[in-house]
Amino acid sequence: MQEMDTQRLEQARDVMISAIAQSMVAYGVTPSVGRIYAVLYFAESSLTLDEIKDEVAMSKASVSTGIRELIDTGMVVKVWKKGDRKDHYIAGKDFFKNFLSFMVKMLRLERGTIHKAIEQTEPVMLELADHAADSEIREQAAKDQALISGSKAYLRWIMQLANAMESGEIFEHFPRPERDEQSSGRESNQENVKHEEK
Amino acid sequence: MQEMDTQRLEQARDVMISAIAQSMVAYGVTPSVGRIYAVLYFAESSLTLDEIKDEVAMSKASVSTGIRELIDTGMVVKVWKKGDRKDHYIAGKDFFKNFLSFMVKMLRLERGTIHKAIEQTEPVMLELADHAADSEIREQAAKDQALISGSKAYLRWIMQLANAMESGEIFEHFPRPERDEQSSGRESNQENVKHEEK
DNA sequence: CAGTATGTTCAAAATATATTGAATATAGGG
DNA sequence: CCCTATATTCAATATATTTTGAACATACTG
Repeated sequence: MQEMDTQRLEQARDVMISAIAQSMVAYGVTPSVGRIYAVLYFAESSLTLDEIKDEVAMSKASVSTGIRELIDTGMVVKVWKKGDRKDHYIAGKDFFKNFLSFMVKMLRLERGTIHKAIEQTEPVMLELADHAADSEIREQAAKDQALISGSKAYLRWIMQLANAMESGEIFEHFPRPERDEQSSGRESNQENVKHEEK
Repeated sequence: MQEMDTQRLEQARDVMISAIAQSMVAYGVTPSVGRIYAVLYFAESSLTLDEIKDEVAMSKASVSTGIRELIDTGMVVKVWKKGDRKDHYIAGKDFFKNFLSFMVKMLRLERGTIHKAIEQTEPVMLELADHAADSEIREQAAKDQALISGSKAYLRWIMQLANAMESGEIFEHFPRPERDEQSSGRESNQENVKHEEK
């Protein structure tokens, strides 16, 4: 009856693989790339391009670019196996790290985009607010300037957050739960969901 | 020379509008929807569908669905102007709120997806780890179970974060900067960027 | 309650994105 | 150094998403 156990194991794994892949699309990767990561995540050991290709049933080209994307974001590393000409890959298993580095990158990008625009815009607004000939324009510029000023506070805040996420300070405020604190399994504990039903 | 001032004002506004729209794509909206929001953000007062349509140069259909999307996520509200048959819309101006509610939704969704998979998977893994006939399978199941267990800690953590974001507790740890603490403008202050050049 | 202004839906068209097979590059082993 | 196994690039294709015009629905207003 091992056959059946093997199948049950694989099926269970596939459920987790799909869920992880699906979650990852919120982090900006395509479902296919998510599946590549998830397959590596549950792999016994390092996998080669061809092995991954078989697992996810995609072309080698897609797996190659997908892997590169995962390496670029630090979620996968290439390892060198002596005696094998093929490259091997393993998934970084630390979800915390993946999450935090995604957030940091995203927040910094946002900050950069808006900050650059503010640098360009604010001097104009300030000048128009003071010196425009038409009072209507002075008023509008002052109003816009107030909005810009407000958004600067937001930018400072997300940078605070990004820095705390990068440095690990975030864990001082939100400690990593002990590995499997309560409930090593069965009963569907509510785990602080606090869903406000709409 | 007002003509020129008007133009300068509009151009500056457009720079900000583009930047905000661009930032918003990280939050899962299309650039067009982002522009709709950004136009409303800088509007003097409430705008009608047709006014927005003119500003963003899109079909009424697209603006209609775009607006609905923004209303659904709470970023825009519909207001009723007496004496006008058209609907009017205004943008919620609080970037903090927008950010936090996006994060909460995203984190809860991720949690839901993975949690559901774990509920389905973990009992199988635990059972196979203990009782599978083949020792190889027992070993693999135990390994998978360890991974699942680890991911549960991650889920608990992101729920902690989501709850703190929803309740506002997050601001106890990361206070909202005072409105325009330092530098009401000019000099490009570094604002805690801490970019690690790669 | 008819006529018109407004908003929404939906199928088709336009656009953008992801995937692939084939051609090309790279590097290891004999 | 050549031959072969492997990985990557890229133009073509397939797929998914967004946008739109036109038909439809809704609801004021006279």
